[in-house]
Formats: sequence, C-alpha cells, structure tokens
Amino acid sequence: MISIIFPDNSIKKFEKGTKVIDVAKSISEGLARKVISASYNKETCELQSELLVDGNIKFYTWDDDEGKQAFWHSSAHILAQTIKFFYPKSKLTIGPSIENGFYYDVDFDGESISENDFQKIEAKFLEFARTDSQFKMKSISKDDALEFYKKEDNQYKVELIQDLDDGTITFCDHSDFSDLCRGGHIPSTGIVKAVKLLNIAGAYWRGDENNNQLTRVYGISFPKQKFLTEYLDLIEKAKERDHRKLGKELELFTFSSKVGQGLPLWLPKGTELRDRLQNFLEDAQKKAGYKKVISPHIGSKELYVTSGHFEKYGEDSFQPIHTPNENEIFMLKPMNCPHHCEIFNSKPLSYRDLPLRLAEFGTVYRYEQSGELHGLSRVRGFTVDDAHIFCAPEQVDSEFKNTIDLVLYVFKSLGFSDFYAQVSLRDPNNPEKYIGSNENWDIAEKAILNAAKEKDLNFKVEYGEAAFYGPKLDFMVKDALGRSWQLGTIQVDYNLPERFELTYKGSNNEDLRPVMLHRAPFGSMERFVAILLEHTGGVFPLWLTTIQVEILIVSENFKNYGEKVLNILENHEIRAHLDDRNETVGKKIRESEINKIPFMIVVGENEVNNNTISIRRHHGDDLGEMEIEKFIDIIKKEISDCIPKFNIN
RNA sequence: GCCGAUGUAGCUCAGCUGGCUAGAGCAGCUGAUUUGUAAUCAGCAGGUCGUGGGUUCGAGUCCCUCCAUCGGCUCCA
Repeated sequence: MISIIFPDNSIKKFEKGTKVIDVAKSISEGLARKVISASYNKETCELQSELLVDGNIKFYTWDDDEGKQAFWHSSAHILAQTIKFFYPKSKLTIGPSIENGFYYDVDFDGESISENDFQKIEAKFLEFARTDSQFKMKSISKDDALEFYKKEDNQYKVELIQDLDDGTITFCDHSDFSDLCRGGHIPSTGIVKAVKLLNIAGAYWRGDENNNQLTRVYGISFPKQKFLTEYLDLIEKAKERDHRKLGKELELFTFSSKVGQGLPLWLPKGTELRDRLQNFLEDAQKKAGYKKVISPHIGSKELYVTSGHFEKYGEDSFQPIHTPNENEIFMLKPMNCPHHCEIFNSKPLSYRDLPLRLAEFGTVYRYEQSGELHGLSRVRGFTVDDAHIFCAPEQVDSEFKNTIDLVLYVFKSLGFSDFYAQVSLRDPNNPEKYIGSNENWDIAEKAILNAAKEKDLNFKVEYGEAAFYGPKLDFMVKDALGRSWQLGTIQVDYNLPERFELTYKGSNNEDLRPVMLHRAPFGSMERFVAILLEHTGGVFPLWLTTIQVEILIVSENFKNYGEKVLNILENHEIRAHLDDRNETVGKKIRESEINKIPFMIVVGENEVNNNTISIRRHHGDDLGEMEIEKFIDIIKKEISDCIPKFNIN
C-alpha cells in the first residue's frame, strides 16, 4: 500500500500501482470526468501513470493553468500528426505549449506551407482528435530512439536525443503517431473540440540565428467551440487598444517612410501629452534631489571608445559622422551615460557632493534591426528619462531603494499595477561576455537582489540577461496583446566610472572611485506612451489628458456664452476647448466621445437664461444642469484626487 | 537581419477567374439648415492602385526588384 496526500492535506491509502485516474475516481466521478492532467510529488504525470511510492497528488482541470498546458501540449502532438499527414517529408523538432496555445517547429524540407493551408489542416486535426485516441507514454532505449529518427533523417530529434541519458528517454504515442516527449498529456485526443491555427513564422533551431531556420506553426485549441469564439473575440477587442491604432485616431504621433523607419513624429496632441508626463517626472525628481543637465545629440567617437560601446556596438549602430577634417569622427548618441560621466569630470568633487544625481530627458539613436521595429514600442530614435546617480559604494543600497520607490510612484500614478520586476544577472557560463571584475559584479548583483526583496517586489531572476557592464532590475509590463515590454530600469555600473577614471575625494583626502546607477522610470517616452495608451485604451487620467472639457454650443447663437464659459474655465487652469462649428449637438457629442474627452459642456437657451451649464461625462453620464462654479469645484477636486503626489521620506 | 503575410483617396474598405474614363462611407471644401446629449441635407473636390521593371493587344488584378507595414524569430547598450 502507498499513502497519497491530497491538496487539503488529507491522506488516503491505495494499492501500489493504482492509476492516477483511479485515485481521482475514488474522490468523485465528477472530478474524474473533469480532470485532464495531474502532478505527483510536484512532477507532471499522466492520468494513466501507476503510482508506486508515497506522495502528494494534485489534479488539474481546464480551469487550471497546468491543465491548459497539458491540453495545449497534447494539441501540439495532434498538430504534428496532422502536419506529418500532409507533409510526410517534413521533420518535426519541438512543440511546446505556450501562454496562449502551442506551436510546433517544423523543417518542411523544401515544401512550403502558408495560411491558405490552415483550413485543411484544422479540419484534419479535428478529424484526428475525434478518433479519441489515448496518449500513451513509453520508455525507449537511446539506441532505439536514435534509430527511429535516423531512419527519418531527422537530425533535430537525433540532436535532442544525443543530449539525453539512456534510460530517461520516453516517447508519447497516440493513434499511429509517435513523438519524443517528456510527458504531461491529457488522457485522449477527443477532449480537444476546437482548434485554430494562428500564424506561421520563422524560428531558428534552438533559438540561434546561426542555425537552420524552421517554420513555426502557432495554434490554440479548446475543449469547447464556444471558448475558441470567445478567445478570438478577445483578441479582436485587444486590437482596438493597439497603441498604433489609437495613436493615429487620437492624432498623437505618426511615422513617415521619408523621414525613416522607426523615427516617430510627435504630433501636437502627442507632444502635449509627452510634455505633461515629462513635467510630472521632473517635479518628482527635483524633490528627490536630481539636477537637470543637457547634453548634445552627438559625441566624438573617442567618447564611445572610452566607454566601450564602440567596441561592442560600433558595427551594428548608425555609422560614424564625418566632418571636413579628415580625422574628426562623431557618433550619434546611443545613450547619455558617457556624456554624464564627463559632466561628473568637469570639476573636482568630494564625498560631500555625493550622491550626485544628473537627470536628462536625453534623445538617443540606435540602429535597431528593421524587423524589430514596432510602433512606438521599439524605435530607432527615442528619448530616455535618463539619470545617472554617482555615489559612494556604501550609498548604492539606499540609492537603489530610493530609485525603486520613484519607479513605483510613477507606475502607481499612472495605474500600472500588473507588472513584475526582472532581475538580470550574468550568464555564469559566459563570463567573457561582460566587462568589469568578478568582485564588483558580485557586490552589484547582491545589492539588487537585496533591494528587490526588501521592497517586496514581485520579481524573477534571469541569468545571462545582464547588460555587458552590469546587472540590472527591469520593470516589465504587458501590452494589449500580452507581449512583455521593459519600462522602468535600474542598473548598477562599476564599469564606466573605471573607464572614465571618475574620482572623488574621501574624508582623508584620498581619491575614491564612485559607483554609477543608471535609471529610467519610464524607460523611454515612446515606449511608455505606447503602453500607457494600451492600458488606458486612450482614456487618460484627468490630470494628464490634453483637453479636459469640450464646450458644445447648441447653435451659433450661443457662441458668446460659450466663449464666456471657456474663459472662466481657462482662468481656473482647466484645459477646455470650444466647439463652435455649425454642427448639430449630436454630432459634436459623438466626436467628443470618439476623442475620449472626459467632460462635455452643453450650452443653449436654457443655460444662457439660467446662467448655468449642462454637463455630460465621457461614456454618457448626464450630470445635469449646474452653475459654472459648482462644476469647477467638481472637476478641480477630481483632478486633485487623481494627480500624483510625490513625498520623499 | 531571417521566415511568412499585407500595401487601392487623409481614414476604413469594395473592385469576380486581367477587359471601357478605379467605386463607397467617413474626414475635407462650398452652400443650405440654427440645431438639446453618439453622425442634418445637397453639391464639389480628392487616387500615376507603395516603387521600379517585366509578361500581355490590354495589368489595380499575373511575375520579379526594392520600399514600408503587420505576425513571429534573432537582437535590445
């Protein structure tokens, strides 16, 4: 007999060799019907697995993430089966589940597949699913496994198997299809009732661009047709919040192929928005002891040779700018730090001057790969809300934590609650990728981890993601379609102070080396506005929005009164606009709604006679007729309630 | 940069298997209307069909080049 512990901590005895599904049945038939995957002692297992030792069991249904992963992973098997049916010569590689669905990477070996083929593949997929074939795991010797794929001339699977130990290799069979697989399936194919292939893309074998490029087929599947319909609706709705669409509709920014790829043009409304964000952060930074500086958009090549960036990125960036003097070479500024180092160097400093916090909304230019450009989220010219904190080593800890506070303040002010922190450390296997001493890296990495813990951040550690000059902590936020983007960032740098030979005088008149912190709460103005648009759907907080009040006159006869109202509002520093066009009220309201104006004021004969205004909110709430002063109180209170307040402790 | 898809008026789209002067709605302009909570009516104007080349008696439609955009991959100081 073995003892099995359930999630509620109850313990039951079972015969050794009892199947997982039978354990589920022992609880209830209902559970046994719903359960689609399970874990035993924290490892995924099959429902048909026989339990041989004591352990903790957990059952998963479609409602659990683990259940969905098993469902989609199993769907990838069916997709592979279908692809093999239509393209017998194709070579399968890997087919995992992902956050939303699954994919399979396939080498089609000269044959081609396109979206036009999706329909027939989906139909065949469902046909295979309806055979309701069980997923069955089997162990196989390394030699047999290699033999199996060598016969198919599948070098990818051979490569995978060669990395595995004999005795640990398993295949999963369903119907007449067999695939190398670690496990974690739903019981049978019949549970999959709906499937949709989403797109095809190129993907490099093992994620390395020096390897063959495979064809990745993305799909998603569901246990009910209805869920698929709902999912597709959700995607359509999310596309409505795409910042590229909203940016065009709200006239915030544009691009021109004549200006160049990835070079955004900020329109008047977008510029106002961006300025307001900039002022908001600058106010906070002023209170937090930052000093503003300004540096030019180019710098001599020597500057970047000194910083090490030329060696690292020179080939892949915008190329040097030449002058009539043969030996004079400048580079477009790809970052602000080297300039700020020279500002630090501009006069002798002592420990009493530290921490020195130099802030600049600095525009930089990076030659991003053309395929990477994405609306405002990834561009070639952008403005970093940059600052560099030069401090004594013993100040790193507190400066780092204060900076986290500033970033959290920015996020909170703009309603970003769904984010996580990514701590990026060295790749322990490739120490040569980084510059700076091991000792300094250790100190910096420890400082970041401590700060993240102490500030109670929801963080995960990624090895090998550090910048070449130091470890960092990035604040990651998702866009409308669930893609993660880095916004705020804080980076420790022991390297540039070394390269620029930065020193300050200690209390004993000795020369000491400062530590540098790079930080940007927004990340960049471009990307921040992009994500802000997608999160708010273009309905910005009242304090941030460009036009707070649109005044609509019922007819031209009330233009004078409208102007009077406009005047009063402007005197109270409320951002209002008078729509005095010769159009119907209905049309003006419709346009104000489309432009997402928070308040609409309607004035006509009634209002003129009563010396009042009528208020309508965005989305249709009618606040009725009231005196102007009363409205001013209401809107002022709302603005002050939502306007961010920054207090330093 | 790589794989795949897309590109018709300022915007959103129609244009069948190649066949007369390429259509619509919105936006714009002009005029009428003086309007009460999500589109008043009429008229006008607006396109070398992304670019360059090719096939053809004939190309928005077929083929190639380049450019840009979109979905991924790789990259992201």
